[in-house]
Amino acid sequence: METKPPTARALAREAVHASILAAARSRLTHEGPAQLALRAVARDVGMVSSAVYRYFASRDDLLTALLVLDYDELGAAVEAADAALDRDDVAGRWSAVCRAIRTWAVAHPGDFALLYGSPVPGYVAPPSTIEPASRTTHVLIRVVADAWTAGRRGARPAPTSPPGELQAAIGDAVVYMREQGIAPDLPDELVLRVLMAWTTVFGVVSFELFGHTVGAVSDDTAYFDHVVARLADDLGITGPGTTGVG
Amino acid sequence: METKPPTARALAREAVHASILAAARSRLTHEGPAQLALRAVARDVGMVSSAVYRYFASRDDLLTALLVLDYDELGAAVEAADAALDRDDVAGRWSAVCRAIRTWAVAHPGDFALLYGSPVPGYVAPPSTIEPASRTTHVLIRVVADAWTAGRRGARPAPTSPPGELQAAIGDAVVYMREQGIAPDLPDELVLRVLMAWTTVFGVVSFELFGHTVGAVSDDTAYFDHVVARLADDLGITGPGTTGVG
DNA sequence: TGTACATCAGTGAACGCGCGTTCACTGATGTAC
DNA sequence: TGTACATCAGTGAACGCGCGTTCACTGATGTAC
Repeated sequence: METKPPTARALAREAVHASILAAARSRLTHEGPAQLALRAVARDVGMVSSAVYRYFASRDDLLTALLVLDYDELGAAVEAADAALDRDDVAGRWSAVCRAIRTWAVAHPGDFALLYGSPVPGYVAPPSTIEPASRTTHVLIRVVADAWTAGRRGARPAPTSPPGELQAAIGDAVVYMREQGIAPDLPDELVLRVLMAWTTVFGVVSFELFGHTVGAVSDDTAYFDHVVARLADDLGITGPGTTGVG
Repeated sequence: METKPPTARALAREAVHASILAAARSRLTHEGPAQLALRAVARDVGMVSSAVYRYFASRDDLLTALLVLDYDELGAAVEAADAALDRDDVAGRWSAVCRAIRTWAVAHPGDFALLYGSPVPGYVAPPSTIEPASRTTHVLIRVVADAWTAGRRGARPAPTSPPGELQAAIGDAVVYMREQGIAPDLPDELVLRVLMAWTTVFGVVSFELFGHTVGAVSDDTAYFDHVVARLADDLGITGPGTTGVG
């Protein structure tokens, strides 16, 4: 009984904090992050605008909280999609993870635009957003690394560059992965391909949500799935795991 | 001598029109399209805000003019990059065209964000922007189609789907290409791959300009070139043309 | 070439609006004795 | 359990700001005769 129960005040504070964020998020659906007005959010919650300052020091602080919340929500959805499948089923995991990204984005277009659209002019995301932002990427890398470790490289990707040549381009990623202990021995060529695939997945979702696929893509869901399958090919991720007992 | 010389008024009008657009563009570098203020633009040009209404009926009209201007400028840059090379050198054309996209984007980040970033809330681009927007895509398709026509398919892309299966996903693109007479006989698999590559190219540029490659990519130019080379591979575009006389 | 009228680019004041942030205040909740 | 004081969530007025758009006006430019 060392943990004191939270006071009514503390509970209320947490509830209001959450409802401010919720109101801000729902505004994001119809207006961009740069237009997000603290006064309007306060109005939605039913407070006077100055009361919001008891919870967020400034409009920028509110934006940062939204950024962290959204990155974490997306990251959690992606991690859950990955965790639901057998570790050996790398192909299944790959498509589940990619689909989770798109599903979240389609369900939360405003939040997606906040995370992956044009940066908010004059706002600089603080370092505290970096960790939540990397959760999704970690999952993508891990799936590819597992596929590679399991020996399912397939014919591709054949190294197109001589060893070491990619270091100048993607050295930061290699260093980061080694530091974090994520697939430290993944070949450079595959690291490059993961970065490409990561970009393509978010690129396809951006194009869909930002209206660039009108007139070209007739079924966004089907198109996305085809793209994900091609990416799996390019990454050397082959059919469902049949590795037996090992 | 049927063509009358333009009057001083007409000349002045054109000059002012252009300088308003130029001022608006330069503002885009430091603020988003949604923040773009007609009054601020007028101030930059040295006019009173109401004078701008002699040139643009509203703020939205100014945005539309910017959109068309930028799409056309990017399209022209890409077309020029393509036209500078021998038709047979499909690999050279591919990388030149992709580089032209990135070069323009890096030189005009604000304009790139206008075209390919989050949509401006409440603004709907009118149909007059569609044609300029498609110029860049046309060039990409044409290069791939030329590579295919020249018989440089390489081993890839092997059709991953049975014939016709992609129709549901990318039927609109196929119909559009047939209507426009752009490579009407390009296999569906290759059409899908062109759409993917298009998305990846713009995705890589977006990630670079919007700050998502920090900590992963150490040299954006080198990384971009590697990506473009992989895309050429995936599209079956092989080395410089050696087709001889034919 | 000269005059009378029409066109139209640019002015300046005004409209009603919403914004972020501050500040002194009130009243309810929490804490120490 | 009861009282005295401290904390702190929320209020409401105020600040100074910039925005898009309208409107009656002026004076220069263009046109018809």
